Amino acid sequence: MIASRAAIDGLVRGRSGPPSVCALSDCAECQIRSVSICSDLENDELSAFESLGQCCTFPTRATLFMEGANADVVYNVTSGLVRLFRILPNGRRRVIGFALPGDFLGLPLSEQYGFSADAAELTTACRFPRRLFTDFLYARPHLMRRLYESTSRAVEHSHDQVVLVANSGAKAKVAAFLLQQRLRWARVRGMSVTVPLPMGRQDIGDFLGLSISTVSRALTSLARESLILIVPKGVRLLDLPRLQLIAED
Amino acid sequence: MIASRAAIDGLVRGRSGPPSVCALSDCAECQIRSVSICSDLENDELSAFESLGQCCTFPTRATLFMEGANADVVYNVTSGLVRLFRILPNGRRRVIGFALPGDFLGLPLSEQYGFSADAAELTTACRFPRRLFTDFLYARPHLMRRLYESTSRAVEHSHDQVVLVANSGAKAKVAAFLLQQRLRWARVRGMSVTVPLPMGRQDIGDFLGLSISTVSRALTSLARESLILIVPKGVRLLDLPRLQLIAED
DNA sequence: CGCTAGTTTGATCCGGGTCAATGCTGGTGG
DNA sequence: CCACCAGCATTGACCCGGATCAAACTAGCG
Repeated sequence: MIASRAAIDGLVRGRSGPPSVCALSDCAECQIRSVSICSDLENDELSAFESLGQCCTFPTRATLFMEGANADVVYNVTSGLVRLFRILPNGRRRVIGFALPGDFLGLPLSEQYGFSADAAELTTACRFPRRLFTDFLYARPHLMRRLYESTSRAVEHSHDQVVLVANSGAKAKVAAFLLQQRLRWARVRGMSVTVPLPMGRQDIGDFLGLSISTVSRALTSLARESLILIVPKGVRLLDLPRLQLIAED
Repeated sequence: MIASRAAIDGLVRGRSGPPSVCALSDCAECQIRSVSICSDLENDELSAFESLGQCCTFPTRATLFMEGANADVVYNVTSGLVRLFRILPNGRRRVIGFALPGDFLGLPLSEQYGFSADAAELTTACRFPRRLFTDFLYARPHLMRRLYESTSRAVEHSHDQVVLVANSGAKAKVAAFLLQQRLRWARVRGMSVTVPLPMGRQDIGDFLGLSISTVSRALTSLARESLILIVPKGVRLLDLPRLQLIAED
């Protein structure tokens, strides 16, 4: 296999030391629990579950797992942002999606990871040995069902992204992306017109199938028309209806 | 909502009369059972399961279900080909994927369908009332697990398609599409260099995010280089390694 | 203050969309 | 049995959007 520029970059820069790990505690206090799979745990189950996992902190660019590697752990993101991506044979990177706090990471039944994941900013996540996690799950059908729901949502997200990526214009893609992100963050931070964009422009480009310059141009274009306001690490949506129209082009 | 040309076409032409329905029988003889979710049914379960469903035959362009409609049935495709698509607000059609024999259709936990589905050619499928189906499932964890696997596969297919659609060149997309289809049909008909393409060029275009003319050009281009041979309703792959190279561009 | 990583902007070029004409095939009826 | 037609596929001519390359700009940060 050819070690491409992008892949090497990823590896080298990803080597930000191991994540710091500590025992999982205070699930009961967890801010994100209400939107995550753990919300379906009974109180007595919660402590058993707690003992299975660890809390990990990942600095920016630290790798959670790599595509093709043995899938021995699964994650539940609690804060920050995780990039999901694949490195194509030609060395290009394709961002499959972004995992937000509350999102579950890793398909418990696959033996290998189907994509890579790394932290786009300082990120914390609960880590579980996959085997323990699935055993715990199988014994509790209501959890199985919850996980299934989460996977179903993943399918729908993928469909959304397919529609996004194949969308006609660059401005349409970017507008649709902003609106989509707004809805996704609403689950975590509540509905707001200020959309966090912790990832870089390059990530957005790789996600939308656009070059970095085109993403930038589209954003400034939207800003010039007063549809959005570009703020550090985010965007404020000033005119939702017109953005919607542009996104639906 | 604006009734676009494409949407009207779809609706009008979809009105090919109701599908013919008959009782489900002879699941034990079913050719496709080995690659479908039913393969995990015990013999005594099989007959109970059989009584839940009906066998439906859909002529070309007949609708299985429409996006947004109440999801009261799920399907298991047994022969033919089903197009999965969404109609965008601007009236364009986006093909999300194709369901082959053995594929399961409809997320049992969603109350509404997230996309539309119609027959790309004469198609048969087992139809189950969603409620009965899920009840049956919940009582049998091993089936739940099987369904989960099938959904996981759907996620991976979606990822593949995202990569496909965002791929650089038109020839690369088409080549990758052909190779992908080959692998998917292998589950049904066994490995072969002859890939069935029962869908029309327009469908392929809407799937890959290409115009119909570009699809045609890419195919003839590949054919001129003797990488493929275009046959009625399909393609014969003559040079897999070089196709792979082109696909990985 | 200068260094670096990230972002914005500009100039140029080419792939693929669009529109329109032509070709092919299978079905129907005289 | 052939003429005709409708639906789909192919091919051609033209043009525009976005990729690419390169340069200028900005923001952290030692």
